[in-house]
Amino acid sequence: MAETPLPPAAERILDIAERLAQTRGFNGFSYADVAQELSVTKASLHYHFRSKADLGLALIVRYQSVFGGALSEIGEKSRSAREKVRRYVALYDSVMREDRMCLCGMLAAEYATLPPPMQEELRRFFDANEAWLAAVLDEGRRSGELYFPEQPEERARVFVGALEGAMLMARSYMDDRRFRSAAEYLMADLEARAARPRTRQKRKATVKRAARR
Amino acid sequence: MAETPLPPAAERILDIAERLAQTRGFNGFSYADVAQELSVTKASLHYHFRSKADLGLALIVRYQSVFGGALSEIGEKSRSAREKVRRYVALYDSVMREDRMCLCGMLAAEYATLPPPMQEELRRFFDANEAWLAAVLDEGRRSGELYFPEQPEERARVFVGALEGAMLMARSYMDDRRFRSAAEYLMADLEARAARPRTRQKRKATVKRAARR
DNA sequence: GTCTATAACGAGATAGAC
DNA sequence: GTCTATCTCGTTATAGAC
Repeated sequence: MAETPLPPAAERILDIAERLAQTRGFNGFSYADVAQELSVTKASLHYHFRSKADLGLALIVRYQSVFGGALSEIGEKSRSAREKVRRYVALYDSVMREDRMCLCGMLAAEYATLPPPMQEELRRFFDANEAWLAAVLDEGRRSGELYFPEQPEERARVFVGALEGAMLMARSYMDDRRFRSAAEYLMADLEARAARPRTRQKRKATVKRAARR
Repeated sequence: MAETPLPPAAERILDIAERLAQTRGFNGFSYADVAQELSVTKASLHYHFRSKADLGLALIVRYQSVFGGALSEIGEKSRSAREKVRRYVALYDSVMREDRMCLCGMLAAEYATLPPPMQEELRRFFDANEAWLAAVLDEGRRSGELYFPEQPEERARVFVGALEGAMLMARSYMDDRRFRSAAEYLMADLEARAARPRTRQKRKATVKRAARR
């Protein structure tokens, strides 16, 4: 999970670039923006990241690493599937509270304009993220804590998409209550013991091509 | 609902700009891109839209007008609230099938980088959109066709956010089945007659400041 | 209305000194 | 590693002829 550690200077660059990418999008900031905040020159940045495509790729890789670490921690510290889901949502909520969009949600919007290596890494992030959540949902359903009629993978995708969409909309109103009320709805629905009409079950399909590298 | 009609040349510019904005984002295309597709020069475009900010504003205004027209038509042709919701979702689905993102969902991602007039118009779009859906949801609940514990406005926001998020994610996989499975889940949940634990009710709050201009 | 030409600027990127 | 200086290109935008 841990990558080869980056030089501190590179980390500081990524910190700033990450925030800018999360608030303005990858196409919404420039080397000049990062350089100014760091009080260095653009040329210095190119020493650490030869191209903006390299910088962008490093952003996703690090984000995935940190996010994955947080998921592992949730797995260790939680004593129930419900708790895992709640902590998972809290992860997104903490991003919202910093007035940021999920990095990968933002990049998903810009997908068509991203360099192909970033596109691939982005899908890997979503695949890993949804796989983790699907496993939690499956576990929760087996233990009787969670209820849903779909395949865990399908429900996980819907869940992640809804969270990302709620973040997206909340940011236009600078109102993160919009995010939280959506999050509460999603969790309540998952925790509700209730008969529901069968959602049309896709027998297999799905998991199109879980990026396994 | 209908705006003063634009010259045909302006409409053609908007057609192309709209598709580019929906697929690449507002910051992801240039006058040069539009000019090339239309086989005219960039200078010609500036005759019709003095600045890119003007073009962007016109995009939202027209989108809202067309979308609003479609909602009116749904209102007239549908014989039940369920049918209205289904047609409403079909509206989004038709966008997906063209491999586009909802224009306003895309712009929401870029919100922080948009000229203020576009930001305002964007919120007006979402407000109108959610108000229409909330009214349909309310009607459906009164008639016993739909079931949900939240305020209609709140559920409408969650619903729209989830649709936008599903579109966002589906586009990274170029797989619009992802969108449809999310849409089916959302509708099924709305149509499910089921006891559910009370979601914490925001007494009033909400409707922060319905952009009324 | 559309063109040519160009201005004015900012973007990503490189060379080479320190 | 960071700097100065420079390059090249793409961007929005304008002036003025046709």
